[in-house]
Amino acid sequence: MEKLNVKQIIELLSREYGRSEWRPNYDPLGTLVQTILSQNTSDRNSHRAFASLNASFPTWEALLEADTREIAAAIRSGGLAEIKAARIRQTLNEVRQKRGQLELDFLNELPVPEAREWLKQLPGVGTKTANCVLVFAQGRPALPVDTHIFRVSKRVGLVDSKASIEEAHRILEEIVPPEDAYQFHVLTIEHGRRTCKARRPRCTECVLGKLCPLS
DNA sequence: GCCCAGGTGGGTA
DNA sequence: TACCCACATGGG
Repeated sequence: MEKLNVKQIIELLSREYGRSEWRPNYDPLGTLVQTILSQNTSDRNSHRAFASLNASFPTWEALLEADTREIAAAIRSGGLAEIKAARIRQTLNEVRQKRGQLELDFLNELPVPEAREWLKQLPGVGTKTANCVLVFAQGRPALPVDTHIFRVSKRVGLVDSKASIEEAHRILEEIVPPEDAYQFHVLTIEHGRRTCKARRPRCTECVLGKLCPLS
């Protein structure tokens, strides 16, 4: 079967779902907290938890004065509250200890690989979460591979079907042009959500058409 | 009531 | 290194 390349996939998917341009939010620390809340959690629940967290703690300093139980209570609706409360608290604490203040704007001065490794030293921050911060807050060419991207990338043959999630990160960052990282991320997740469901054996009504290996 | 949303880290072989 | 599992809530 003929394989799709990255440009073709982006073209087909953006024709179907439309392009959403990246908008800078210049808030890497807020993005980091939001991304920790989104780990293994639906968007609806994680957004609700983030709003509740902001309502309970107007500043990161205020959050650091609270204990983990109070933070967990604020993010209860997001699921995995005890785990995430500890991760958020420890992460903010480490940022303040390492940087002397609660901000991550300095990451913009580092090359992507170094910025990513710095973030991954924080508790609860893996490759996916680190890349989310870099691409969403700063527009850097980092490619977070979530469960949808992992699945779709294997199905369309961009990465080997036996690849690990870490290998998928490495391979996709190699083959997705830096300027397309954001589009590829957003569109592939949308596609994964709509069509290539985890337990659906065939990809129905797939916009990749005859080139989709599952259609 | 069950399935689905959907990363990280710790443990084991 | 590779795999397995705990973690918890809310919507359909």
